[in-house]
Amino acid sequence: MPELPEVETVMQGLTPFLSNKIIKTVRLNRPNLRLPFDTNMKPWLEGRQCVGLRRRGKYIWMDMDNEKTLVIHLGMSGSFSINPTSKNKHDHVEFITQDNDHLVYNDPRRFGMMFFVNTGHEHEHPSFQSMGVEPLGNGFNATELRNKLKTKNTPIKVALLDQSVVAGVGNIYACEALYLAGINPLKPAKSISRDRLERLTVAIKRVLMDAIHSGGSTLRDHRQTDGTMGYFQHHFNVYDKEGEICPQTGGVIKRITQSGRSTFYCAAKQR
DNA sequence: CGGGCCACCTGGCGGC
DNA sequence: TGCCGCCAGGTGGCCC
Repeated sequence: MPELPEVETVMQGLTPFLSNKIIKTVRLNRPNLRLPFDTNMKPWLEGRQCVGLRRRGKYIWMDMDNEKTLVIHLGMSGSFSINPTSKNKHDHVEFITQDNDHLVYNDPRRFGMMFFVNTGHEHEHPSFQSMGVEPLGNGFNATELRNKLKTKNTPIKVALLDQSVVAGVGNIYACEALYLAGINPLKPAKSISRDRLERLTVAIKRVLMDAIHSGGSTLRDHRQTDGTMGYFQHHFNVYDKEGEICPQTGGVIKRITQSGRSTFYCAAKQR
């Protein structure tokens, strides 16, 4: 699930439990997720203080006081629970803090990742060196997007999933933003007018912000119940709505496949 | 380099 | 009830 808004929500949820806290113990319940854990993972974290959390695209950066930054990616099915009351299948990593809080990473499909970069050198890592701008930052606007798309023949929906175009947009929010902007997902990226790219940047910012706000409230609710973060319900206009009626046009929401991924859209609204 | 395809994994769901 | 195929919010390697 986790796209930018979910990752942001998870980071915000972890921050009060990790920021400026010493990590007492790290438990690794298996040798790897998608990648093997660094052989220094425990020594680089245990007994060290976390000095803060950051987010870049769909990645969480956990800065330690030893110039090491633990990079966390949730993959498709990763989530964190805070002080869960029971052990669960696929609990792969556990951080125990000075306050005895247990932060448990669960990931059934194990597409997630945890690896280290040297703090201050994050951008040298292959995962980040070609990553596009943050869509909620100042650098994201129609001019920037146009520069990234002006040579791309690929459909705009596929281009939005390219993390070097813009960081953190995934399958749900690409569909939702194109719906809001009224752009057909099949349209070649470079053929989209300046005005429509302007609308698209506004739509991307809006769907991401709305989801973060919605996730924030859900996170507070969840913390009162099972402490799980990383999955929250949100209202979508088109995603997973194949066959339903578009409230704006009365048209039927279609599902197509692009680059092996489902795209949902209203052909009447999105031209 | 750009773009398409596939693998990586487990689990849920619908059809038979 | 059980089996089977298909699908899932991501990334990256390999191919042309």
